[in-house]
Amino acid sequence: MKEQYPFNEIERKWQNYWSANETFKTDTSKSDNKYYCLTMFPYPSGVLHMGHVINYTLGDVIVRYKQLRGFHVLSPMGWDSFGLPAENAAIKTGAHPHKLTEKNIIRMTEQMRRAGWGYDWDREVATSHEDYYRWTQWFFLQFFKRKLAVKKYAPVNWCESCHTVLANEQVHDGHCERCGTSVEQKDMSQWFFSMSKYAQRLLDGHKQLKGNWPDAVIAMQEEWIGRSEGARVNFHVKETGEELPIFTTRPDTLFGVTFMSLAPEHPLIEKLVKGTEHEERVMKKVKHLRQQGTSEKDIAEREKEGIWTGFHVINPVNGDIVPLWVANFALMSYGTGAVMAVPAHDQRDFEFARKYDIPIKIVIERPDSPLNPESMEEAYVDTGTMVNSGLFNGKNNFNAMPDIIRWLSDQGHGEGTINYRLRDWLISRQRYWGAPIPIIYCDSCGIVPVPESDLPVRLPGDVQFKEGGGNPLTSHEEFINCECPKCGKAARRETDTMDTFVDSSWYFLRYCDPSNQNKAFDKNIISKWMPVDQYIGGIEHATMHLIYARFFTMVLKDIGLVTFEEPFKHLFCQGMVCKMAYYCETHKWLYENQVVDGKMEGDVILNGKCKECGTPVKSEMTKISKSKFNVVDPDKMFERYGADTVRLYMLSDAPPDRMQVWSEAGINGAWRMLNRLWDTVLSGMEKIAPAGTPSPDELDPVNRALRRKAHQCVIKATEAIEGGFHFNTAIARCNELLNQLRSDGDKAHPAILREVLETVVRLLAPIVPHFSEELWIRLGNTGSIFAFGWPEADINAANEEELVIPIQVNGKLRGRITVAPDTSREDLESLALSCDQVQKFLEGKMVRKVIVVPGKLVNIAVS
RNA sequence: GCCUGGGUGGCGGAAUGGCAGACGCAACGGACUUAAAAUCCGUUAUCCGCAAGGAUGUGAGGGUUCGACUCCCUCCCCAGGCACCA
Repeated sequence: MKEQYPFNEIERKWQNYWSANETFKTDTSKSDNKYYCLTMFPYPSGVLHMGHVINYTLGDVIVRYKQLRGFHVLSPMGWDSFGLPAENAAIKTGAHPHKLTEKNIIRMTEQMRRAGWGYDWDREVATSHEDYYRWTQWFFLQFFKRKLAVKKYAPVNWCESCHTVLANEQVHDGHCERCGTSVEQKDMSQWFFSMSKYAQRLLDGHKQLKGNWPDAVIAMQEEWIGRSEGARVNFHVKETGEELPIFTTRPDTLFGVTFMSLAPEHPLIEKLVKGTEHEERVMKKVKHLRQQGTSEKDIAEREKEGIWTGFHVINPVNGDIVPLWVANFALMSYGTGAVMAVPAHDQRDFEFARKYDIPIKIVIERPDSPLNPESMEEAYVDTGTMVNSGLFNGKNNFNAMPDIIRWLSDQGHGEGTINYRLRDWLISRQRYWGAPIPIIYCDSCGIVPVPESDLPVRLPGDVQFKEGGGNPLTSHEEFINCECPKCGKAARRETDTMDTFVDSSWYFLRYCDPSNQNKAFDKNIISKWMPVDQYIGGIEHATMHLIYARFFTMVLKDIGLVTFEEPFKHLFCQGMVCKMAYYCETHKWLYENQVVDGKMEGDVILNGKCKECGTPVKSEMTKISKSKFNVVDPDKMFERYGADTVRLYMLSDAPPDRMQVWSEAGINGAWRMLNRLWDTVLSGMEKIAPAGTPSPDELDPVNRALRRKAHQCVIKATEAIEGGFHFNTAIARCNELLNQLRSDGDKAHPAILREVLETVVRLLAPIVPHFSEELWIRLGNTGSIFAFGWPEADINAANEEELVIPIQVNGKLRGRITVAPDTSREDLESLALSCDQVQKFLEGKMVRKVIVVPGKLVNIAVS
């Protein structure tokens, strides 16, 4: 029996070595050739999942690769340790969130060590620690000072039974994730960061991110920011004279307005109808419209619905008097909450007009066949000639747009404007386990910021968590009661804490200067080490964390705390880890242990059918999740195969930005590769030349070919890594080299044997570091393999001695010729034409053209 | 509906204008073994053929080119994101 390589012993040994030698400790006072590699820090849930494994493996491989390339690498790790799960667990078990969090951090640190990921642990930060959140609070005060942190009324998702607001992610189909209660919209006074002011800058910043960030992330952010150009036009209520501005992207259709729609939440509605004959009728309907669900499903299936307010508006461009409606498709959160309606040229308005029998007026004429308001079945939204539009008649609507906007503003009816969908960032949370917002409310002085010298505002430890889930700070008298910093009178402290995305909007800065007691960070260190050279994380953060962190950094730049405004130079998003899951109609998702990998056979599945009920079992390749019973426990994998095998498998099958498919058979392949290499080195040891022996100049063809392959392998593997972290093809090149060595092994020259094996081991070192360190030593070298740098290819050794040139006739492969690499164009042509295999395809044909691509191929065009 | 990816053997994928299917998995055959596992060697896109060889083949259809998985146009399907955004 072949011996398996002793991964347990080896991995422990080298982890201790790296730790003892401070391999990943970074001196930030030196910044020449710096490389800051950052992976998104985790929430300390207590266990690593496969998503962490792919994320941090990728980061670690890049860190080690860059170290080998001679960079001075910063590789920190920390904890996004405030958040709901710990608080929810506290409510259930009574344990304090702090204790629970610290326990989880210890457990996960141990798991990370076991995976072989190298971090500078001296830089560890945890957002729930006082020495971190005091600076989160300090930043809040800086925002407040510049009116970028403001308190205002806003509708929020409120769960009555939990007595708290919920983040959007916690609302599923309009119901509270935890208790199932229907979530209501409630106006509450909340703290916001004025992010919408930065909408254009966030968009502009994309210019320097293009090509360095995944296109998908930039596209998602652009969509999220949602810039649209148009005009703001002032309508007036005919009966009251009140001004009613609207936003439109189609000022060219202004002359076709036949009604106006208000969002059901629009404050004007109540104001207008109050005390009139319309009040009861309108408000009843409005109440109904306001209660309509906001889930995606509700919106998609909802029919257009509304009611006439009893009032009219005057169209400023032509004096038309049109009815003012309330419509369920108008949104209070976008534009002004009021929409001009042009049924002839907008599909939503068209459907609404048809339903309520509102007139349709054509103002853009279709080029080929004229439109008929009575018979048209959908709105005409394309380009055409303007009609019924006063002085713009006869013009092309799209071309006339700038003129129309100019005219509107000359006439005082409105102006050109840009609207963004991006909203201000609601940072208030009615939760305990977060950074307290450093604000005091005084009856005489109003809203007063906590003086910077009083920071941090500490979370009290002695809190009682309520069954209902409410914020225990609201009943903690000692916390709430304080003195007003301005007048000294009794005052009350803000009990809301900050959204945890605030904590994670600056952690990458703190890593550069983690133990600074006087400042959040030293500007000099930051200006040398930031921006992050490579950021790695999941794409699910595209419109949350990655926008927040960019916004935060822009504000810090405006304040003068940093010198750049884009924090992450390059972004890489790894694919999610998927695994086959099995499903039967009656028994739902089937537990994975009952399934033999890939075969749908086992305790509950037989011949593709459920053993219990005989129903055919369906399978689905899907994201690893507990609910589908297809989870993989990283700890078990480390135990069975060792960290290196898991690391190798994660990178060997697909490029890391694609979905990763987990299969037991696949990891076995990685395991075999390492064992094969281990065996090749150990069994060849008595033959291998001593360390440091150079390869001789005079070699037989087999050894020249081996050496050539080794040097080509270095070139190709390096290209694969540099060109987008394609470790899968780099690994494939190593396999090819290893395969060639194993088939020619007995003929290998002792020095070539060493050169080839060392090449493979060195190329694999970032991916399987423990394994490579060990083999490097066993090969007779001294010191860490990472001290020897990345292998360099010898171009002369890599060059082919002869080339096999394919010969095509009319683009079809018909033969091959073997030639010297420097064979001339003319020689290639005549060799190709006289080649035996090709001759029969040329018989009776006329050669029209011969295309010669030196070093590549010859194509003969005949007819 | 819009935006972003993607569609290549039984499977993961490779090749971004020049030999399609590298590398790996699975499968099959063989060696070793009392046997199994492990390991090692070999075969493996499809079709025709004993073979030599030939034909077909990268979601579908068209185009550009000496030559297209690759570039252009039209369409279909899958994944993710956004979505009554005026």
